[in-house]
Amino acid sequence: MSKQFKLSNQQLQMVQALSRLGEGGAKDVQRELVHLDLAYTTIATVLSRLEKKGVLSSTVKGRERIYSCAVEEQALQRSMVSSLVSSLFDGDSKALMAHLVEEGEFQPEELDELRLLIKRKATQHKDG
Amino acid sequence: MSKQFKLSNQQLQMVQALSRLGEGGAKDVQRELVHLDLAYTTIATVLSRLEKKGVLSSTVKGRERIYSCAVEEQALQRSMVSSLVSSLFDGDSKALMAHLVEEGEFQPEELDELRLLIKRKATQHKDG
DNA sequence: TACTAAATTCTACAGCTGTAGTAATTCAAT
DNA sequence: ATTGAATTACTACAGCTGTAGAATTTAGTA
Repeated sequence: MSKQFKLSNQQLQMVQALSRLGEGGAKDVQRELVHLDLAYTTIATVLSRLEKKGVLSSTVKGRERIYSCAVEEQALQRSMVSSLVSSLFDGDSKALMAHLVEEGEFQPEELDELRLLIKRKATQHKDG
Repeated sequence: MSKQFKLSNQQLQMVQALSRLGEGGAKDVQRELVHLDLAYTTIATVLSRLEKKGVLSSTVKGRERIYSCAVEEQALQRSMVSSLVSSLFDGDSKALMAHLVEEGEFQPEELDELRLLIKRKATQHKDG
């Protein structure tokens, strides 16, 4: 299986910020995450740690180090969701789905949307 | 909102072990989690930390400290799932559902089950 | 070329986690 | 009452995280 990522909330925010930006330096990330009110150096530290982890990659451009995601957000989501499923629901994705249906506080229309989504997926299965 | 729990995998395993057991001492938990091959004292340490966090509670019975869950597994799941949803899917549970449908590798029959589940939930909505 | 402003890297520290050894307590049996 | 076995509590330590100040590098400019 591919690498398992376990990122804290904070770290995830940065990765996602970069994902939105495409790429950027610590300054850019800081601007993107003003609401977190973190010191520039805090951002820089976290970014460099994330690079060490292999989640980000970087190149130096002029005096600035430009980071970008080394893994797709999809992969990150897969990895983190699957890790939650395995630890919290004993590996049973269906149990998580059930949990969400029960606890997700969905509106009836949303439930309909979901049903449609699944139906479409099922059809896709049949087709190939 | 109620307390947010963030438990590591290991910690979660212990809580779940206790949840299965109903209650028990470190020895019992160790027996329940033999596959982890942890020292007795490791278990004891983690249990006491979990108690400090409020996830477990304990009473002394004879020479043994008996732990039990202070929060229901449901609540734990709610808390951890919602934390994942908020950090990884920007608070959108539906996005997680969609992700699962796409990536959950469900069999067609399972998809049908899920559809039924949702349908039932929707009905429930209308009724009450 | 020397200075300055920007950005990075280094260093730091406290709190949490994983892990467990050692010391202290205590129940039970002699 | 003393000892032994079981169990807990104390202590420890390394690695990760959140956070950021201090030192250093560097590009641009006067």
